[in-house]
Amino acid sequence: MSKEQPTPTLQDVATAAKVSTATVSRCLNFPDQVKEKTRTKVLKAIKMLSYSPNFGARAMASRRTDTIGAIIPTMGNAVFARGLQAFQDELHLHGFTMLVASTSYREDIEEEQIRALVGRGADALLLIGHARSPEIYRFLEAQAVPALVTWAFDTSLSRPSIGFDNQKAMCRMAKKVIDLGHRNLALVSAETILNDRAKARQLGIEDALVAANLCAKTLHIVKTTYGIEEGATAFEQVMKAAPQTTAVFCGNDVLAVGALRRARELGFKVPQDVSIIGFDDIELAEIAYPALTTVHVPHREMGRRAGEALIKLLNEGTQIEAVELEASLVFRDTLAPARN
Amino acid sequence: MSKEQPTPTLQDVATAAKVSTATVSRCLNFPDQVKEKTRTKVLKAIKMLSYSPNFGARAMASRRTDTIGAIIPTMGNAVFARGLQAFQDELHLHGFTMLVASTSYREDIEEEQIRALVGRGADALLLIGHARSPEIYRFLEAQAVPALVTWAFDTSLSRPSIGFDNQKAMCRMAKKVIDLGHRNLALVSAETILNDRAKARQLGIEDALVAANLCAKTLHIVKTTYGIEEGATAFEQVMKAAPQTTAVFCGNDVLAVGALRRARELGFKVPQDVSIIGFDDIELAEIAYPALTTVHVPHREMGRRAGEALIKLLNEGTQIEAVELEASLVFRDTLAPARN
DNA sequence: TAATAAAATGCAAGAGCTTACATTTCTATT
DNA sequence: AATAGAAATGTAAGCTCTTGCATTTTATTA
Repeated sequence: MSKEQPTPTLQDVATAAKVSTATVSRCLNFPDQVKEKTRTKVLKAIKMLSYSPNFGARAMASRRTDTIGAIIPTMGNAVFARGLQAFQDELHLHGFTMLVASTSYREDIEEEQIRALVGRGADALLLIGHARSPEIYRFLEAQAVPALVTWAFDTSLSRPSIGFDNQKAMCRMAKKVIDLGHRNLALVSAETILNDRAKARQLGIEDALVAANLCAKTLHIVKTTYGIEEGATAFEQVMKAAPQTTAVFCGNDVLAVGALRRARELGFKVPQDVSIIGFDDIELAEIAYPALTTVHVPHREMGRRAGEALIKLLNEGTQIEAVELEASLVFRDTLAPARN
Repeated sequence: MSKEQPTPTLQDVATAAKVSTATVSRCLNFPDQVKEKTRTKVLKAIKMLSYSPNFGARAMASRRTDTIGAIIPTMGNAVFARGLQAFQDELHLHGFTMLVASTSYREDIEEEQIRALVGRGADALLLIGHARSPEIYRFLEAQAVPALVTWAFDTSLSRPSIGFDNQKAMCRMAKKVIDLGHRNLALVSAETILNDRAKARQLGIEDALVAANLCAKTLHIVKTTYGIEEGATAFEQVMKAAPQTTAVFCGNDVLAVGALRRARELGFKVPQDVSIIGFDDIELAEIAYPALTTVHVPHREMGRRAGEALIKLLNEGTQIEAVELEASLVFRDTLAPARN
């Protein structure tokens, strides 16, 4: 009632319940190792003091945190938000906690976040894509923090991944587009230097071009950052620089939706005049008008499986096995045979 | 090269650099308190060992974490994702870190998350809406963790909030709708027991009804959980139970987009046959076809201001001042005068 | 060059928890 | 009622940092 009391500690609880700190600790962590009567007493003290264990102290003493960190490019894109939700659900099921951080697609921020999460005691990390500096991989190794890559699948790397093959998926889509008579293709993409997924998607289209005996160089590429408005602007650039274009691929649905809107604003009929193809298959794709043809990314499945694998690794030491998931093609209304 | 080496500690760095742990610590926290030469030496040792400070230990020793927790209902809704992004940006600017947790609109999970974040050392918390048990507020008080409420504004509560008046905003929109001749209104809402924002929005419509000398009871309400599909189903229920309805308000844009889709599927012309009104003004609203009339929530501004206020409180002890922001009405294509 | 002030560094005491091991208290058995 | 063994509890060391205070080094001035 009198002196400014700081936040209650384990010791305070122990004193209040007239037991040792060890008992209180056990009460919290191994409830059935303590007698019913004692437990009640302790629980009452905890409630009375509004006590909450200090995570840092616990982590330090027990040398594990049951926490897994996830680092995604942005929460602004539903595809990551959803994947993460599935990941989180899986973790929660097994008593693990997820810590999220986002990077805005910036390598320096990603590195900072990886360090932050590791410092915070993440037992493992979920990463998107493979592309990052060797130094940071070395860091993770030194800290003995296992990392799992999703949103990509590449057996040529030693690092295990649970995801899909961006290149293959995009290639399949591009083949369909070419089959529909399109010869003048364009791609609105994110910068590919640090984004291996964007890069792979571009390569996928080029593969299809080559497979159809067309020149990969004919693919007109415009680079931009992700965003609806950015997609719109990029579309306009494409049509200005290469007016003969009949099909515009977009690095993701957000860009595609922007492109779609600008197309309409500029008087293009979609898909009669120009086809637009997205990637991800988020809600936006279905809601857009006309509904967007896109590549469906199995985000929930990826999130769930990633969670599963990481927990198994942490709990039982089972090495992570790479898993390739299928990215399916979703044909809706923005793709049609090439005009003329 | 021989023995299994655990993750490096401050001590290891100190040994490697042949200085005391105190110096290493200062090197990290107050670089200009240590001589250039020493610093270089230490930094090299840090890099060599891939050392990363243990956050828990640091927090415990220094008694502050420069971390702020944010608890939102879901990451699945862009309106929260965006608000959070702005909040995060503001924090980052001042060297603070954000920890996020989501509750799926469940009170028990929210409580769990609040305890988790506090345990993890959050110096302060960002909360959505006021409605939660007094016990949890007591807990926050006992732990001396300040909490700021956003997404709501209510001066009748002692707790400060930075947000907008959901009731007033929805009332303004409802008045417009009534002015357009609509008399048979319906509302597709989330459960209002633990969601004060949903409740306020409902009250707003009822206020408008009363102000127009209509009976508040005429508002046909269907409750559901948030989701596009749920919105669609709810719309169908509304039109089945109250076919004379000419305007359907939705608790948020996600529901509204679902309602819109089902309306079209059922052969209703929007807005000729029935008007549909959303809330939030997320991307989806603009992309939807027809574009959705909705209430614009100043999510970025809220996030930014909330971050600002919390940092000021933490850094300078400045008490948080309640701020009422404006939620504007966005008239697009799903609202028209009532038929007949 | 000696004396003094200022800057740099080191020492060691915590911060709040877990857990191996020691001790006490029960239960069951004879 | 005495005693072995199991169950419950207590003791205290240790997890990795920060920081007040003590000590050493460096710079400055006479």
